[in-house]
Amino acid sequence: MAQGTLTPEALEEISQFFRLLAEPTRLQLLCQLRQGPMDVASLIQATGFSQSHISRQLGQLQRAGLVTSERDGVRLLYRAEGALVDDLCLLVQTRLRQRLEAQLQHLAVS
Amino acid sequence: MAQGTLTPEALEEISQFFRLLAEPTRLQLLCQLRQGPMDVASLIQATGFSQSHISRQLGQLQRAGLVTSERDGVRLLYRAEGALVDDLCLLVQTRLRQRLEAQLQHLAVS
DNA sequence: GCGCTTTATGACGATAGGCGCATTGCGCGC
DNA sequence: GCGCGCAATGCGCCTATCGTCATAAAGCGC
Repeated sequence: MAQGTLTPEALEEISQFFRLLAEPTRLQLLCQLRQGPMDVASLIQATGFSQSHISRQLGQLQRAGLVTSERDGVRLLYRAEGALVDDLCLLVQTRLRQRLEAQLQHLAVS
Repeated sequence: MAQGTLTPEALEEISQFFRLLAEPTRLQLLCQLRQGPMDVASLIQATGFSQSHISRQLGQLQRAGLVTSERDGVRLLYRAEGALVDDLCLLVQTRLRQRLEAQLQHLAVS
């Protein structure tokens, strides 16, 4: 486990990172990009949000190093960087599932 | 890695979970509780926030199953549940460190 | 150069959530 | 029962962030 006490700065940074994943829009972008590089138009299409919104969210993800962009002629190709987000989502997903199963058990017993 | 595409509902739930960790106050509470059960007064002391704020945050964490409470006479003892948060924080922390080291490298080179 | 397409940014309204104050509820000792 | 201390909730303020529209910047073909 992590060391006994995290510094306030570390807490702030870690929570800031989690905040990136706390927005469905950004998480969806990351999930889409996990399946391979994509251009912005496709991402707009896939999410249904406005171009400006997508651009901002991609900007945040890029500043955090979670995605990188690369030019393909006029368009920009975005690509997910690293498997960290995958791992995190998997862990959380597993936990959510376990929790639901536990609730099921309790219902059956009661 | 997780399956190809997550449903919108799953995305919503996962991001909702991350939102719990996206607030320094809650993350701090979890980190404090990781070192052992604690009563509310100590948590208020440790964080410096108002009683009502702490109570609300603990409520959220409890509803999410991340902490449990248990009576000790008049007081309530809260305890962190499971190691998931630890694991998540460790992963993120490692990533943040790697990123900073990479930036250092780039500075040295340029 | 000019226009066209794609992306980024400025400005704005709307909403969510942090945070505290004051109050209510709740469990214990008397 | 009554009072007392701890925890939870109603209310309001305020800041941050979402999400859009409109506009500017940047890259390409002509």
